[in-house]
Amino acid sequence: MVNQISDIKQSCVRCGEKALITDAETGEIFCGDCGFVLSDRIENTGPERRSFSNDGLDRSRVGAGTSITMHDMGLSTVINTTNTDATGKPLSNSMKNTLKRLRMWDSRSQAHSSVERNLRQALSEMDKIKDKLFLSDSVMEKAAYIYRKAVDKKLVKGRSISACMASALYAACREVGTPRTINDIAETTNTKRKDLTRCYRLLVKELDLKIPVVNSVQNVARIASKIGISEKTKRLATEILRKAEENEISAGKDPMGLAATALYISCVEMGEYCTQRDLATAAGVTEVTIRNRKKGLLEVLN
DNA sequence: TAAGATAAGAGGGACAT
DNA sequence: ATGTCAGTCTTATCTTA
Repeated sequence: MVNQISDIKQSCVRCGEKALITDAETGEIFCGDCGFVLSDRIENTGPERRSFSNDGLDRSRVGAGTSITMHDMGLSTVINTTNTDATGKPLSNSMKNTLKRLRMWDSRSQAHSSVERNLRQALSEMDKIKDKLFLSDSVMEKAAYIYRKAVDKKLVKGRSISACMASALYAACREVGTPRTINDIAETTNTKRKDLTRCYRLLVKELDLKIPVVNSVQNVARIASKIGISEKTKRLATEILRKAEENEISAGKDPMGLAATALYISCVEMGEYCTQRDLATAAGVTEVTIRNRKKGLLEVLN
């Protein structure tokens, strides 16, 4: 899941090394040398499925590939709209009428049942979010799978499509280990956090999803890269979190808050200048939360 | 200006009724 | 099904260094 990029044109902004690494699972590019996260965006590294060459190896012959992220799995068929026969001669009037009706039924059968309409809308909405949140294909596939299961179980009926879609997305992120918070998703999908969490809980319960506990260590890298914190300080923060987990004070706490606090403590320890406010905004929590966590963390450390 | 303290309020889980 | 409780996080405001 972690791949070295060999032919990357970029080098690390911080240390200049060319040892960039992609994590396809979390959708991040980071420096293998100093750990600096260059971007949590990942380009589509899969094979280009279109080809403009004229040799016999034209890959476009295979089409776009099937995917559950498309409402018809990418296997749509369309009846040509030109009213000519195979030799190019115009059709008779009665044949034109027959084809017109066929086209109508063809398109109805594909996307006009309520379930398909719902899927079509949700999946196209999901695709827009993908770009905004820089999500990887594996997250999208998983999200689409979860959403389909939700539709099958009739969980979407009576709830807003975007809220269900957003929670499927969030669940997929959690399953895959891509660090995105509920707030990230709520903002980009224009859903209220409240609706999203409610829907998410429902999905987890009804679909029996096994969601791993969030690892605060992952969040350290994310926050640190946002405000530019040194690798040494990051390591110390990770160490602090490990101790916190040993002492079981991390249970039930907001992992983002914990990560931010660990970073804050390390910054103070290492003499690196960083205010609580900076960290709080980067982590999406409040300064008060950082202070509250700090009490607990400091107790463990001494 | 940054950090600490305090209070009020929201939302949800656990548990009892 | 409904209510209560402890615990968490947020927002807002005030004080301290």
